[in-house]
Amino acid sequence: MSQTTTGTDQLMTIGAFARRSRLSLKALRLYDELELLRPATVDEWTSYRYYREDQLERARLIGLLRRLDMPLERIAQVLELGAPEQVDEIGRFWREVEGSVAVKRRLVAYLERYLEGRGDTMYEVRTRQVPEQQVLTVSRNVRQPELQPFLMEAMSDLPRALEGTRAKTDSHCFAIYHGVVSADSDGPVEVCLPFEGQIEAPAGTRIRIEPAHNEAFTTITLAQCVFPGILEAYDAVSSFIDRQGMEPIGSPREVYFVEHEKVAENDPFCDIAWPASPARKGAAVTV
Amino acid sequence: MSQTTTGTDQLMTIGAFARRSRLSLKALRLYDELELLRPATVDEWTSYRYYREDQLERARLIGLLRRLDMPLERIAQVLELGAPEQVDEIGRFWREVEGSVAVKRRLVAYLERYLEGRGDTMYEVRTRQVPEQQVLTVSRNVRQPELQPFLMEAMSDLPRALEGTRAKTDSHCFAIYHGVVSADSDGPVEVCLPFEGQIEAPAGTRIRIEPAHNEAFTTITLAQCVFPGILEAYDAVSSFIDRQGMEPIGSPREVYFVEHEKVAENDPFCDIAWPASPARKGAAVTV
DNA sequence: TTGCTCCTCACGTCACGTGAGGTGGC
DNA sequence: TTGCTCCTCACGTCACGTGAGGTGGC
Repeated sequence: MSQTTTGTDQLMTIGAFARRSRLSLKALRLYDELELLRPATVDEWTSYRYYREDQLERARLIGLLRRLDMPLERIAQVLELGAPEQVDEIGRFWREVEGSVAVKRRLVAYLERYLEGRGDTMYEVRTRQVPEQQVLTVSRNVRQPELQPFLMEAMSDLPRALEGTRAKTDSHCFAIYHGVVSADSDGPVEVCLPFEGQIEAPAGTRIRIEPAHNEAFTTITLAQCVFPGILEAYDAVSSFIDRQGMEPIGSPREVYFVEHEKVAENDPFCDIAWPASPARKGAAVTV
Repeated sequence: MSQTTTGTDQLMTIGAFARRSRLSLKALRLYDELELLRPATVDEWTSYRYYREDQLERARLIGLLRRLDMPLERIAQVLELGAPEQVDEIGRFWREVEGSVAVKRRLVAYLERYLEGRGDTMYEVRTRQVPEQQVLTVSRNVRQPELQPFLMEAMSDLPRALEGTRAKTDSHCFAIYHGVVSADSDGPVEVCLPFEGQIEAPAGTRIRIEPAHNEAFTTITLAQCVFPGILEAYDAVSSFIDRQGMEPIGSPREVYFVEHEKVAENDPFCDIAWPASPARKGAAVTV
């Protein structure tokens, strides 16, 4: 009943294992607690952790994935996969990172233009009266990634819903942003199609009256319609409203007056519009 | 004594300012506390915060910089600069980000190769006896960015320090990594030059005896010497030590046997070496 | 009076770093 | 006995999010 050990199943203390895995003691204790990497043995009396050499591979992989800033939860998922799927999953994660870096890269370029050209008026903002309209609408809570698909879907569904009914439209869709749409805020967004005639609202849609209002708007190109440049157009409209002594009312909207497919990068593509009170009269003097 | 206000110096509540600046209430309160963006006025009795319209520009710039994940402290620095210097500073920050993304990109490529080729032996590891050596050394605590300059400096200074003395060397430098060198760990690193003869240690250097030892080592090319590939070489040496039933002793080292400038990407450039006890005899059986 | 907006704590998030205070084995 | 290593809390970091519990103005 003698029992001896070979080189490979020698146990290491946490300190030795930390040096050889390039992980900190604190990290190892955390990974133990999270069941991401449990020690081979834990002494019942002293609570000392002991690791086996063959656990180094897992430990080092965790360390490398953490260098990519992959969250521990996602690392746990990766570790459950076989090698080829691990490569896929790491690739997926990395493409997400590259995507967000690409967005930021555009933002840096935008900031440079913006800071160098401060004071330039790059957008012509005007006002217009919009009469009361009957609209067929679809609302949804969407975040940034799902926004584009939702808009496409809604803008093809709404006109189709009117086909073969007594309703008719000669108008185009617009989208009202009732809440902020971003990576962590989900709107809601309401796509509206103005129409005339009396019908029942098809499933998933609503019919309502969009009241008459005054709005400030600017027309932008397809190229300007992409983040982060589009924020600049919103800011331009918003500043215009202030400078005119008007008050913003309700939520901003985008009016798509041509189809996405039929427009070149630098052609007018949509209006950024914000309802507002009429210009205040008799803005007074500060004494 | 009548006092009225024009459109532009109207005060906004925190809610209105939040919507128009695309910042959250919580963020605005934090920026107030950190003095990054103080409200124009705070009501003495209710503690209500009121903002002016001309504060929107600053608020939006903060928001855009946060989208780049620029830390608030750094944003505060940027805000103190004039527009051209702001562009420079944002550029500097962004180059740092792109740099760290580039490192991670290499790490992803490495992980793919590693996971696909698991089991391949890509490094030939052997052992050698190193006799006792008298060494002239310089130590320093350096982090990743300062490592390369320090190595270059030390490897040109040490041989120069021996010129014109009775000491002579026919050896090359090696670096001992007494601690981890990374973005947040600073070694220390000790660069050593073996020599013969008796001299006084020049200022900033030490003379000591590096004891005789056995070491496991592998030779890598200049291309393999760059992160993250170099970790793989360390791991190979470390695994070899385990599999031989040896015990690692002391700290790993890099032996630079040719000059950096004189070597092509795929030529042998240095050894990764780790002192270790001799192979254990009579590794026994598990019953 | 009812909503809505504002306020100030206080705690949670994420992946650890950094002590404090104490034990265990050579 | 002295060092060294290990242990478990507990608190700090960073930039907020998310209530709880309460007040203020229309």
